[in-house]
Amino acid sequence: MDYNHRSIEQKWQTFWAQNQTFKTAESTDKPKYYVLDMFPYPSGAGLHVGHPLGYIASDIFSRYKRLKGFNVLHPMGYDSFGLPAEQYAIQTGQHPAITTEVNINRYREQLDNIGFSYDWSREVRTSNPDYYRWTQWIFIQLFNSWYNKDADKSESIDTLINRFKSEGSQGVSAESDEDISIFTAEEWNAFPEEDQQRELLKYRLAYLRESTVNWCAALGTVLANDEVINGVSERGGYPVEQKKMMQWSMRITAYADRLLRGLDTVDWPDPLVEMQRNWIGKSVGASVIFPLTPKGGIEVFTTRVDTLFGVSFVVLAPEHELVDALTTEAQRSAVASYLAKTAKKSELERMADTKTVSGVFTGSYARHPITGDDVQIWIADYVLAGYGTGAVMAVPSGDQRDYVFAKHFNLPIIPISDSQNIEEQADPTKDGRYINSDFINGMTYQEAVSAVIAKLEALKLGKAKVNFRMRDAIFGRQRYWGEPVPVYFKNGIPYLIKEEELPLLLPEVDKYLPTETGEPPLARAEGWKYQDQYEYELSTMPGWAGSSWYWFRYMDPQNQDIFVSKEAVDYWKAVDLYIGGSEHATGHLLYSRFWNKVLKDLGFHQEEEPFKKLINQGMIQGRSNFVYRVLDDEGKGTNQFVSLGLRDQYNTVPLHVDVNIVFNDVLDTEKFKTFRSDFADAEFILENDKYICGTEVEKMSKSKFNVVNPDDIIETYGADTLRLYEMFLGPLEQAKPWNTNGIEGVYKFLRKVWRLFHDAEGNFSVSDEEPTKAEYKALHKIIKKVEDDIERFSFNTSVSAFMICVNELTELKCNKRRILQDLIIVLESYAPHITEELWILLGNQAGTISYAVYPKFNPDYLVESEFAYPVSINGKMKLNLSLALDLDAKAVEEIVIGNADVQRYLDGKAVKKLIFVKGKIINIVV
RNA sequence: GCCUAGGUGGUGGAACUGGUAGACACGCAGGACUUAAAAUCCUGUUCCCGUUAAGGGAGUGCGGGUUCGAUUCCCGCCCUAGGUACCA
Repeated sequence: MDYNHRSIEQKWQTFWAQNQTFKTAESTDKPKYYVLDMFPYPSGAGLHVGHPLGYIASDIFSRYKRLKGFNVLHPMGYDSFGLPAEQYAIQTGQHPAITTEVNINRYREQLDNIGFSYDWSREVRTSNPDYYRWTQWIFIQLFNSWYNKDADKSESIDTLINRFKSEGSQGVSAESDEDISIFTAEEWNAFPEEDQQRELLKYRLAYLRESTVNWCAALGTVLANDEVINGVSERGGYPVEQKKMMQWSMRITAYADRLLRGLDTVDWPDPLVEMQRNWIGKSVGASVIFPLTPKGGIEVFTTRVDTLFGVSFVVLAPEHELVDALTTEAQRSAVASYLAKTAKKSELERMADTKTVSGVFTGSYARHPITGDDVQIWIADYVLAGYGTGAVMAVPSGDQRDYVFAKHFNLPIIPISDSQNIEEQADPTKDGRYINSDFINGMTYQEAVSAVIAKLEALKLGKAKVNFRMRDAIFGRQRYWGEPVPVYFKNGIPYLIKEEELPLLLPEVDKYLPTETGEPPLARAEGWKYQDQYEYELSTMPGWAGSSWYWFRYMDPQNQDIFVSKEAVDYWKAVDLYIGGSEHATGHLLYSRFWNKVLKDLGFHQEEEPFKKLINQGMIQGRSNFVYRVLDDEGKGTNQFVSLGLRDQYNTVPLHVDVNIVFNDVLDTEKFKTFRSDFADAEFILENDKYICGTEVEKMSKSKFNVVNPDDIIETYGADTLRLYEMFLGPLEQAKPWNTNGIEGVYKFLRKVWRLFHDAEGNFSVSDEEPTKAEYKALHKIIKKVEDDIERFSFNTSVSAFMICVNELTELKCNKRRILQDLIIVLESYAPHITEELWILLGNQAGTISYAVYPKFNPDYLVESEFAYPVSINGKMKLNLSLALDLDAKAVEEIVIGNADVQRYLDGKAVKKLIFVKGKIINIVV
């Protein structure tokens, strides 16, 4: 019988499902290993061949770990709340839950076709009430917590309340809003309940406050910073404006430092770690106050407090709160027109236009904190309201932007270092000694920083300060298809609904659009009131809420009492290997780390970091094919199409052609005639009797006719071929275009594997004879190679090694059971269906290959046979002198140390090092 | 601009700590089997010179350097991809 992937794969997928072969239990002596995929959003388009890349890699790793004796947790689920289902609902009126269900079933079918070893009994769906009940529960924990800086962790809000009751706000060191009040215990206890609640809100990790948000009118919702790309929405590309709104937020900035420190402890790709570092954006510097007359001052943040004596003016962002108060009558009209001008500029224009220098003098002066000299106060849009204090001290000699500004407006430029060169541009050097700098003249950089900070602190006009670029995360969305926030309002104060009242179910609405008055869709829910009288929160949670803790739920998916039991989380701890795309660097991966830390602080588990090791799989791009339509003299399309190589001789226009009717860039001209009705009478100008198509790498999309559905590949070649081929395509992390040019080779390989177990007539036939040394050598090479490759995630090189191995065994006509059985165990993780089939043909029990023992590598098989290369065993080098005979001893002039045998051969001379390549000595180091 | 990754045949890519560059696969060319096709197998395939050959030369983005030896390490430059951006 020939290799028939269709019957084999169908049979085993059914068997695995019926026998729950990959169901995972906690009760075992085996060490645990947790392999996680980033769960997909089930979109209407289904999976294309790019999606499974990371899933195949994680499945190979999971299966490999099982063979290595680990108890592997490898679950899958769906991130099923999200915008596309809602958009579809708006257009069609169909409930998003229905579309989502349909899409999930489609995804499941496609995933099953690939033969993954998921434990489906642990599936989670974020839009399922049994799941989002716990997302709401976690929100409650966040609302009930505050960050205690003294303990450097989050605590129950009760500890803060007790403290207020007994000692007032004195001595509390918390991550909080800026505008907290100062009060004694007596005052606190005398506060009305509502004032107490308002004050506590400034400390909670989940809090409500007025903030500037990215408002997208077209989508009718606010967006997080990472959902806005270049001033337009990531989804849909609609314009986004800044707007002040009352919003739920998450105090992620409280964890900024811990999020940063944690990055040193995880095994993640460098670019990803770097992205998160930049996103958090820690700057160490100082805050300095420039006093105003008669009272008050302008606070600025600087990373170069040592340049304080080079300050020649202060600049405020146009949105700065003091702008109005500081504008003098003489300057009022100039300032007003400048503000009007900048307000008109969109965020996008303001960022793009970094070359034009613009600004306006307020007419007012601040005092230099140390010298007391007058310092002009300017307004300019190169200062951002959202970063630092929205004001900067300008040091033109040390900062290029300040330099350009000073030159343009003819403001003084004061050199402050003896090694500065400021003829052409600012010079931020820290190397020299200070000049023109009062009491720090002659000091070095380090000395100056501490001296200036000490002086500012003594004057109470500044202090050392750490500033972060990261902002608190906006948590509310004015959408329907998300988790309801478990909050109701009484007298304008938010209160939590009780834990035992969860889940707070998403109410039914007649339409999924915002109301005419601009309220979120949930306002349409009739009679939806807490205890029939209190308004619920009408916004829902953002897309990242459900995905910020899902790895816990897989550990204990059915638990009705808690989001994850202590026993389960003590056993599985954290994710050992996480595979997914780098596009989640500053979103999901950051929020997940944040929630993980909060839940740790509150005592629900022990792990500071949720994902120990992380691998980014590269995106698979589409590879579009083009035909070239010949144009007539008037530039109109004819029915003639010219092959790629000859198109220069004609006037042509390229047209996308469906990649599914192109093979190895050769067009199937018959199928092309049926591709579009107007191509029915197409004529072709061929080269070498073929029509060659042009190619281009683009994003995979329906409109470009370059989408390849994994189901089609599986139908033709089988899931094992798809799995091997996706790995064979190149390094996992690398982005690469999909093409099927090499898939035949992989398919051929599997047929060769099949034939090793079958005789010329196609009958199953293996021998129980003792294998030869050459056969053992071929086997042990692959045992070692695959082990090494999988451990370093180099799956593509394994596939090549498999091909070499099978070619060798075919050459040797090897049909020895002892060799072949071990071979398929090694191959199992890559091609589970064919190996399972061969496993039972060898007389083993069905379903057991996944839990077989990975063969043990024995280096002797590689060494004894022919000394192909020097092999170090227990630190000693084995050499075969007969092979070293043709070395060129003339090159050796002086020999120092070396192997005794080699010494004897080389007339008693000794060498430092012999360089062998494939059995020959190619060089001697003396 | 800054940060990160990368640049190797006609193509995807290999070379894991410096050691015969181009494994493996695709494609292409030629051949075997077959009435024929499919399937399978064999041979060749970095480029240039050389009638086939023997043989020689060049070669891992460009220019230098370290080394007996560099795709690999160092310096400078060019290009590509991803991230980020008046972040004080």
